Amino acid sequence: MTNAELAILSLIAEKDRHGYEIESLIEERGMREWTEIGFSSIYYILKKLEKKQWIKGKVVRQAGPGRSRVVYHISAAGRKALRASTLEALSVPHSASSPMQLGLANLPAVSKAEALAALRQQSEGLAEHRGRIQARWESQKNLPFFVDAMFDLALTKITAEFNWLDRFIDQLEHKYDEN
Amino acid sequence: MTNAELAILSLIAEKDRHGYEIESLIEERGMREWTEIGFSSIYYILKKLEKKQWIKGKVVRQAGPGRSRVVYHISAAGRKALRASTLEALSVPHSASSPMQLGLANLPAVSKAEALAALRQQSEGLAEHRGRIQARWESQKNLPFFVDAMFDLALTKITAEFNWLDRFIDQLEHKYDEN
DNA sequence: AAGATATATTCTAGTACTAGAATATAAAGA
DNA sequence: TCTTTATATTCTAGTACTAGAATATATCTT
Repeated sequence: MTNAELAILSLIAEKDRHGYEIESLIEERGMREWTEIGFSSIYYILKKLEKKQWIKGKVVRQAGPGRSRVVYHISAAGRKALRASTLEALSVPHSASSPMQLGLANLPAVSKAEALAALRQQSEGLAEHRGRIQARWESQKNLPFFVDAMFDLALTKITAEFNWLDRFIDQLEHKYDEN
Repeated sequence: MTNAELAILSLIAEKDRHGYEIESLIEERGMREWTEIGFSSIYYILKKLEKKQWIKGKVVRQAGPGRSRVVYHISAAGRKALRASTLEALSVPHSASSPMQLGLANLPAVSKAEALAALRQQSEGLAEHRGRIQARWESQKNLPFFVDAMFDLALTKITAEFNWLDRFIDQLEHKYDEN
């Protein structure tokens, strides 16, 4: 199962949901901070999950304007897949390197001044991202411990990267032997 | 430009190269530690780069057995794209979350014992990965400072994750209120 | 009754790979 | 000469999205 599939399946495991609801939920919970599921992908993924028989859709009419919804319910097989996929996600390391590392590998392609400007932008962006995560964490109270853990891990990682970067920028500034 | 394209373009920027050579180089330099370019993708990406006119292929015969090679040379436009893409990689933050974070979000789907076993596996895998990177770093001498930086950043990030994880495993062990 | 609005889903035409098998070609060995 | 080996590239048939436009349908407004 891919990350996107797992993310959506887990939302349906909480309770029955339809596509549009999932989109709003992803937005509302700020899940785009961790995943990158586009709006247009949600229905595509729902169809994939249904084809695998992990969820089952049912057309439902409700009060108010608008067309009918397709509400999805997780199956027993779906729960089993969710368990298996969660264990895999927890156990298999997958530290992908960031594009920044690739940029570092190509540092000679740009001038020192350009590199410094770019890295300072990176640093600011990182700080902003950290701020957004922090704010979202603080705006919610009494979260289950594993949700706290997620936030804490995210902040730990981003802080490590931020601190490293600021040290590197400093070093680079004091180098006089580059182009 | 995608990461895979940038990685391959940068190898051709160093010097003219052909597909098979790029594959061996990626293997030899342990680049699979940072990127995930499959063998079958290299020729595909070379074709894409050539279509964009960033590189130009030339059929070359050489002494010894085997068929002719297509040796690629970077163009002026290619160098320009490499510069631009490097600056982007350096300046745009892109801290994607690991699958482990998604697993954490779904912790209730598995039992405490299962979660602990999975997380211990993650921890071991992380340690191994760190060991591989460390070994590769130490096996090379007098690297340019920016390559040292890459290694250092990689180790910093993986160490932060590893330390966080060990703390979390400890905490989880002492919880008695879960299933 | 006709059009506007809100809600929700589908369609079209892509991009970016990717596994694995097949193929091509030159030289060396039997 | 015929097969094997080494070297290098191409082909087939996928998977996994994704942007953005189009469409569908129920209710509300005028």
